[in-house]
Amino acid sequence: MATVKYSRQRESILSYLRSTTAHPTAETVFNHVREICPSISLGTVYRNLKQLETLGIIRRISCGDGNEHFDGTVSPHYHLFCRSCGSVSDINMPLLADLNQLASHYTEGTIEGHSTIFYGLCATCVKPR
Amino acid sequence: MATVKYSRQRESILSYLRSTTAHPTAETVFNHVREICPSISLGTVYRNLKQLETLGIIRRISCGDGNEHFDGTVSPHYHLFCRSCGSVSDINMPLLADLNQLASHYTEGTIEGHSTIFYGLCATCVKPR
DNA sequence: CTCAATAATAGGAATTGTTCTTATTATAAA
DNA sequence: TTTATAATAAGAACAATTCCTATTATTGAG
Repeated sequence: MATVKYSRQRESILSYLRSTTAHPTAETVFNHVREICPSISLGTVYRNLKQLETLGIIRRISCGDGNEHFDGTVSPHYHLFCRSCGSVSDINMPLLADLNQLASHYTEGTIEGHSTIFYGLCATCVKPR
Repeated sequence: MATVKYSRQRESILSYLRSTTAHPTAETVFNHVREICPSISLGTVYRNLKQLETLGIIRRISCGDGNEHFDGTVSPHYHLFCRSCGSVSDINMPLLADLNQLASHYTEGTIEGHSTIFYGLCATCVKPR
């Protein structure tokens, strides 16, 4: 049931996401993938982003500014959301000791993962102009 | 400039947020505050939620399901987002040592704060029915 | 190879969450 | 009081996302 069939559009989306560390929005993905697949529609981008996320192939980053960002890297790492320019950048910091396990001691629910986002100014915005 | 004037509507919104640990959405806030202010409009709820957030009186929680949740508690603490029922609950776990400071060693940007959300099943959804 | 089943698409309509606009009302300070 | 202006209700406008439908592409079987 529901076998996944190949599509050039999905491959382009994934390939673009894996080629950048900019954590683009759906709109940005659309604009880039358009250059390879000129006839792609925005609906196709949204559908595939959702599917790839569900399959665990990409990650969604919600930073509270009303824009969803996407990440082609699924291994856990940290992000910095810049309150000035709205960018999302990686922070290459070692992962903390198992937060999930620690948290599980403090709830009767089940912990399956977590996400940490830092807020502040990115390297570009913090520099004097 | 821009002095803040009292309004019964804002007070009701804040009072409701502080009375619950359910981390309601704007829509839910609207439905509850309606019982005290029957003529309140959804726009007023959104405007005040945004203002209270800007003033640092409440917090916004973005968990990636397309629904913004609000928290009348502003002191740092952890949340669990339930993938089954979509609820946001508190996890009363001691705060980790200063993550902000640690992260600042790994970026040229400025860290002002962070947010950690756990994902999994809440206590209610994990129990056998 | 050819064909049948069906997943995926493009394009646009529809939906949803949120913000904006405007005339009116409430607050607060002189 | 009076006056300046912040806040409101109501609904229009907007933007991000999902849904709909007829068509196209992929894939596995024969």
